[in-house]
Amino acid sequence: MEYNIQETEIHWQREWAKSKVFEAKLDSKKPKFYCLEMFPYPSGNMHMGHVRNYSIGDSMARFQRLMGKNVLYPMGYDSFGMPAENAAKKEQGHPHNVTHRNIASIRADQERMGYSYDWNRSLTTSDVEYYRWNQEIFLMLNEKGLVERRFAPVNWCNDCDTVLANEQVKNNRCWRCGLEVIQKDMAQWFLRMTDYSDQLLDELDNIVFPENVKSMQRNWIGRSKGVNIDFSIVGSNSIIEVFTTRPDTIFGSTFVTLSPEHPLCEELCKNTDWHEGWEKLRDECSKMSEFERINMLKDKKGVFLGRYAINPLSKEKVPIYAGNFVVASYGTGAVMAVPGHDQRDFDFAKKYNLPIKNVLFDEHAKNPDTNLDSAFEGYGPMINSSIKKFNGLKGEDAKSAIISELEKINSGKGTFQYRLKDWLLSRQRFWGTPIPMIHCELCGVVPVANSDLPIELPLDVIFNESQSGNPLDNHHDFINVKCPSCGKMAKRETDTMDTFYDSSWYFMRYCDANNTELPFRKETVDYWMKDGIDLYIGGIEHAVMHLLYARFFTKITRDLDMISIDEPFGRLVCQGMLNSPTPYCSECNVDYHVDFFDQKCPSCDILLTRRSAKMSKSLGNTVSPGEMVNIYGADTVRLFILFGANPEAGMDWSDSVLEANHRQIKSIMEAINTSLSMKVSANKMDSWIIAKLSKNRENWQNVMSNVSIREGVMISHFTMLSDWNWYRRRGGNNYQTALQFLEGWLPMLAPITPHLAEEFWHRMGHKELLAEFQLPENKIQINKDMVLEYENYLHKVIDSSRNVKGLAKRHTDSKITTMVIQTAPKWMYDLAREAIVLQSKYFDFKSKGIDHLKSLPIFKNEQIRGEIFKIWTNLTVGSKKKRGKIFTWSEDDKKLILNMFDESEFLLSNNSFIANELGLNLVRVYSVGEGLDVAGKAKVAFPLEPAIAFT
RNA sequence: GCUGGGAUACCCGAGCGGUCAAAGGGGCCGGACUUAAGCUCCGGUGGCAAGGCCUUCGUGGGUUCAAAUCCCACUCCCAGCACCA
Repeated sequence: MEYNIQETEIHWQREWAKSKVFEAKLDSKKPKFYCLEMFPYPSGNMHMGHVRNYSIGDSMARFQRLMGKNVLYPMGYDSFGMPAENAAKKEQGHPHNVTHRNIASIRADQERMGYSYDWNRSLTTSDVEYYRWNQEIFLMLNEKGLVERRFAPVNWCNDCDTVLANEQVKNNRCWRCGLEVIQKDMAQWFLRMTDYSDQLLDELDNIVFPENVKSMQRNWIGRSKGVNIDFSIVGSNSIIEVFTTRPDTIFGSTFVTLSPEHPLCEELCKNTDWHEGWEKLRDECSKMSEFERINMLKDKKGVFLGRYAINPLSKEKVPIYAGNFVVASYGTGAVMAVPGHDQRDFDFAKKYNLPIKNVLFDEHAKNPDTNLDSAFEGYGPMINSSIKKFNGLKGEDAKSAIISELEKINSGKGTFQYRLKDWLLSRQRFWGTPIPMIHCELCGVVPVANSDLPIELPLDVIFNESQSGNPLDNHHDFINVKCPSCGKMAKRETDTMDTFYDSSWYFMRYCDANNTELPFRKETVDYWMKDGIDLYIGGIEHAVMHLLYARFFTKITRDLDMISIDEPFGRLVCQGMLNSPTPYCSECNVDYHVDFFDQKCPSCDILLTRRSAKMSKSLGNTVSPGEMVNIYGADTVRLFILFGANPEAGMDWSDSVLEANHRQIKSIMEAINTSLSMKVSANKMDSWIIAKLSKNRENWQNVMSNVSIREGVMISHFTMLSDWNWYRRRGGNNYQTALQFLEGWLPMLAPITPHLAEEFWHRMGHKELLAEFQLPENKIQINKDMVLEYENYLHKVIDSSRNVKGLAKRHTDSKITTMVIQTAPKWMYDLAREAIVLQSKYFDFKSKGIDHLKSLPIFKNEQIRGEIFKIWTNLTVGSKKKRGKIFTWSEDDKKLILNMFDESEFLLSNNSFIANELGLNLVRVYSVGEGLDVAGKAKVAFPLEPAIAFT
């Protein structure tokens, strides 16, 4: 029967849309499943990475619908941000138009793939219907004291003309454009994320994230336990507060180092000869970019500030230095230097000839007495303490003893330090949510009144290439506004919000997307997000950006009593890279653009080989989803993507595999087609294929529930087909059975290849859509008549026959036409049953096996006593290399033996099939001793392993 | 340097104490079909005169009657962080 891929796929996509089957409705009686993909930035067409992301999500959404879950599966667009502004400049238009054009095109691509989104809930973050809630929530956060405006050094990107949050700076470069960032002092808006550091860190232990994501977030939050210690200054009332995680080394501190930017520096050396040196160091450090500074820091540098501090425990007087390696923004910006046990301090001490004291004993040192050539940074018992009672303490004990001593004398306090900083929220860009604040000369910074929301972005702005900065700054209607507090003319804030703010709560908005009164109803979000989003799929690149912000946002909205959820994401899956062949020079270790295939390396002139590299525009090794869908259809592309690798693994694009998958789809359709034109003729294989169906389905449900999609596909699209083919080969030809089989198989095909499944579901005569079908409980009873075990056995016999046939061929010149199968004699089955029964009672064969054998009646048969011994040993204890058969037989094998399975009878009834499979004229079967012992093979016969000979 | 994840046959990939020479797919080889190629179907794909034996799951040790699987050390790959005290 005809199957026009393009027409059929589009037809069912329309039917699904018409019937609104994917529109989710809150139903507290039904278990929910919230399936979500990280929403895209609409930059034009959908690329293969998107296809992978969404195909994973769609297969799970469709699977869970089949399982009877109330599935929420929405899609929307993260559409604020720089690229739209840049595009607007190029075409002298407005980002709003660029954005909506791009959304239309990516959405069309998504629809063509047949993804089962609830389009009714679609949202666009750059539309005022969405970003108005950003502003409303912002005011609530402000009310709560979580918003702060601070003058602080911030990361600035010259290309993007804006500040960046810490999380958006990678290797000192802008995450978007890659330009090196510089430091600027500016007044900026922050969200107090550090208030939540502990929660964000501790709850990582309880959520199902991939380990690498957890580890990255832990790293990023960077909590370290330590102590702030006060060093008083000789001849001054000021105090230097240092932070250390190693209080156990306090008696080894021989100097104190401040960061050059530390405010105490100037105070300490003012009007002294030391002032000039410090100033020089400070200027040198501040002038350099962070990148240069890090490089320079390999060479430690410092200046004496002319003053001394007092170690609060040892009371020793130690010099105070400013050092370029001390980071101003971490801890207190000051450290107690312990050159004996910190490599950085060690290097510094060597350079400036400062004393090095050994106060921890290195228990593993080879020569503890020799002079140190590096610091010992491990843990060891304290020695040489000026307060003797501490000597001998080690590790955590030592640390807490020192901390409590410091706390007792009021010179220190145990504390935690974090690497995490507050979230720098403001951006000097146009295309983002306006921050609802007003600057009044009289009243200062005043929040916009709730009733004046939303503050809309003006649409009457024309962008062009010559512009720089934020067009809002010059938009009179936008900036000039009355102060809500005093009524005088004031200026509106022109900074907009980081776009990560938009994506920090969009998943809550989806739950109640069309609410015009509220961002969302609490009860609605609580229903859909109970235990978090059930499956969240996206790229690893957001491990510490989006995923951390969204967790933070969930906690603050919870504390605003807007929801009752603690963590947004129940299970997170980060899909792997999509790679594709690329020209590669092994000599230079460089990938080249696909134009260079089979050419010579431009730099070293050797012939380029090829390897897999991440699909990227710059290498030109991308594959267009649209093109592939036009050739093969969406189902084939989906099958390829989902079968190519498990969601989290990287995968390689391969045209030949894609084609092979397309053939697989055609075979499936062919199989279904022929099955629909079968006759009603019963066959012993009918119960076999139905039993197989039941078993496969059980496995399939298990693996799919666990998002092991690749394994699932293997069952639904490969095993099921080969089982069906075996059924046909074994003479199955029953229309009734075929219908029953398809009734189970088509739903299994649907999550991965929904169009093909829907089409044949329809052709089977179903009136309702497969898309809204719920798979009934699996009620098929198997194993009553052991069909599976029989077929398994037959498979094995045919396999080993093929092997032996190969052997026989080599030993004979004449053509092989006949096979003789001799099954094991009855007494062997008796022994096997005896052994199996004993084994189930945990019988000790090693010590009691032989005695037991001797007590059996069969043992009286002296003629075969030797053979009985041998078989019993094979069955029970085995040999050095092989365990006894009763331990290697599967449960199915044992079941056959216990149920008096008659091998001869079974093989005989299938002899023509066996003959056919092996290309023989005749297959003779009998039990050992009941016929001629051809080729002397009788001796190898064993239960379930008949002797096989060819003539 | 620290943290996390890896290394399985020609390639991709499953397995994570015994039923493992190791699922499945790709590729390759052979057979059937066909006038032929393609498609499709069937079979093979570590070595060896082969129902057996030998060698193999990054390298080297160890535990065990038994190791791809558990333990220890090392090497290499990938990712994140990094003079963060």
